[in-house]
Amino acid sequence: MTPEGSEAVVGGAPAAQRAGNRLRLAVLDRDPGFMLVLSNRLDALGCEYRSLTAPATVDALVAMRLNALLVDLAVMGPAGWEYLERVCSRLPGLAVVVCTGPSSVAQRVRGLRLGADAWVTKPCHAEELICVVEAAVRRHRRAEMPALEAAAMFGEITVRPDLYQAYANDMSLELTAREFEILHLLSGSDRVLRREEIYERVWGYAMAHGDRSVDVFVRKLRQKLRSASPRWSYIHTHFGVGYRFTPEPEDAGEPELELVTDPGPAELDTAFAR
Amino acid sequence: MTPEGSEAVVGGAPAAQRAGNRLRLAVLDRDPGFMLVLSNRLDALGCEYRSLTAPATVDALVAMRLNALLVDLAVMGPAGWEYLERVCSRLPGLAVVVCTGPSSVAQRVRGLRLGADAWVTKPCHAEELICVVEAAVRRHRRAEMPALEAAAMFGEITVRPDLYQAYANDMSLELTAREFEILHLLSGSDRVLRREEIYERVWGYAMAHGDRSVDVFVRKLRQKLRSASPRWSYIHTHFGVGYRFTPEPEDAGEPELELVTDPGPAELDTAFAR
DNA sequence: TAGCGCGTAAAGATCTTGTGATCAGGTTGT
DNA sequence: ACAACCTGATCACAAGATCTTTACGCGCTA
Repeated sequence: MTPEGSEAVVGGAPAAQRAGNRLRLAVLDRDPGFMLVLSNRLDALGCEYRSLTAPATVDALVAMRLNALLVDLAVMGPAGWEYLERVCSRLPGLAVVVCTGPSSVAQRVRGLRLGADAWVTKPCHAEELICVVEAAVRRHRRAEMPALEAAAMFGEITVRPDLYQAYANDMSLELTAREFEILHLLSGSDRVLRREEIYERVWGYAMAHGDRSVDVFVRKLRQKLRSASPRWSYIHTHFGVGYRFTPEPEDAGEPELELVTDPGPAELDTAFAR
Repeated sequence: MTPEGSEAVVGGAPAAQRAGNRLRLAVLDRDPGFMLVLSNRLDALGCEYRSLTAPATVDALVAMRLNALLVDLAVMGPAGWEYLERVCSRLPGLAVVVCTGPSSVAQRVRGLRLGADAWVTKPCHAEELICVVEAAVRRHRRAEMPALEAAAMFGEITVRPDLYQAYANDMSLELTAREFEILHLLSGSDRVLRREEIYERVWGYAMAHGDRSVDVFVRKLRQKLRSASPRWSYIHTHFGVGYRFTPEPEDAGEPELELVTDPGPAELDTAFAR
C-alpha cells in the first residue's frame, strides 16, 4: 500500500470539507481505457479528480480532502474487502462507490454491507457512473450544507464564516483555523455533540479511541471566549457525553428569580404525550 | 397493508422514536410476484414496510414517517418523472430508490439527476435491493440525525435525547449520562424490561450473574424523579422480572379528575399494548 | 414461616475532564 | 532556500464526577 504522490492537490484549502461545492474524487482503477473515458467526462464537468493505480492509505485519502472514492475491487484482489471495510469505517463521511467487473449477488451484498454507497458493474457508461457518484455525494453534502456562511451572533460573540473568524465587540478572537471550525460547528447546533461527532465532522475521519484533541481545542476556545467575553459562558460540558454550545450570562452573584436559563424543555414542539 | 398512515402519527407515539433505528419503507409497485419475494425478505428482517399500488401524495408520505421509498416508475408511466422530482425535492430527507424494468442510460441518468439515490434494474435479487436501500438510508441518516430524536413527555417529565437530559417543569433532573440512557430506554418501551435486557442495551454487553447495577441506577432515577415530580410514580417494579416505565399519578386518597390514565384494564401486560 | 428478591446506603475503584507543557510539522517572510 | 514563527498533536498529572461493589434489612412469594 503505497501512498504515492499523496500531496493534496490543493494545499491552501483551510476548511477540511467545506472546500467547495465541487466534486473531489479519487479513482482507484487500472484499466486505461476506462480511465480515459471517465477522465473525459470528469474534465468536461470541471471536476477535480485524481487517479490512483494502487490503494492509498487512509491517511493519504484524508490528505486528499475527497468527497468520493471510486474503486475497482479487482485492483486488490481478495484484500479489497478488507480495504473497503477499513476505508468505510474510518471515513464515514466519504462516499465510496465500487465499480468493478462481473460479480455475484453475494459479493455485491457484501460490498454494500461493508459500507459502500453503491455498486456499479462494468462495463458501464461514464455518464451514469458519475451520476451514481454524485447521488452518493449529494447525501453527505446535505449534512454540511446548512453550515452556510451567514454571520450569526450568540451572546456577545459574532461568528463570521465568511471571514473564518469570531468577534466580540468588533475585536477578533484570533482563532486558528481549527479552533474556528469547532466553534462554528458547535454554535451551529443547539444540541449536545459527542466528541466523536465533533471530531468526525471537523477532522473528517473517525476519532481514535482515547484521543483528547477535542478537549484540548475546547479548552483553547473557552480561554479565548472568556478573555473576550468574561461575563458569559458558551461551551458547556456534558459529562460522559460531549459539549453543547449555548450562550449564557454568567450568574455573577445575586441569585435573581429563578434561573430559567435552561432553554430546553420550554419549547417542545415535537413532544409526545401518552 | 392499507395506506392509512394515521397510526404512525396519532398513536402511542413513543414507538415512533424507538423505531428510529429500524428501516421504515414504502414500496410503490404493482408486480405481485416482486412484492411477494420482497415482503418475505423484509419480514425476515423485521422491517416495517407498507406497500402501495398507487402514488401517495407528498403529505401522505410525510405522515408515514418513512426512511425510504422504493418505487417502480412503470406504475405511473410518463408522469413518473414529475412524481420522482416532486418527492425528491420536497422530501430531501427521504431515501428514494427506483427499481424498474429495462431502461436506457439516459433514463437512469435522468432519474438520478432528479434526486433518486439509486436505480436498480429488474429483475433483481430482493437481498441486493434491500442492501441498496439500506445503503441509501445509512447515508441519509447521517444528514438527518439531529431531527431524528424527538422529545417526549411522560406525566410531568420531559425526556430530551438531544440534550441527554430529562426535565420537570423546565428544571433539569441533573441525570448523569448513564442514568439518562436507562430512563430513555425505559421510557421508550411500554413493556416490562428484564434486568438483563436493560443491562445489555445500555452497557452493551451481557450482564454478569448477580450484578445489581441496574437496581442501583433505578434507585437513583426514582430518587431524582420523585424529588422533581413527587405526585407521580414512573418506574414500577415487577417482582422477579424487571422494571416497567409508565407515568401514573400517585393516587393520594381522593381520586381527582386525572388524565385518562386508566391503570385498570390498560394493565394488560402485553408487548403490543400501545 | 422460610427463602429469595429488592430497596437502600456508603465506600472504594474507575473513568472523565481540565490544564499546562512539550514536541514535531508546516507556514510565512526574508 | 533558510530561519523564525505558528499551529496542531500528545503527554502527564490532578481534581472531580461517576460507576461498581458490598453489606444489611425489609417485603414479597410460595
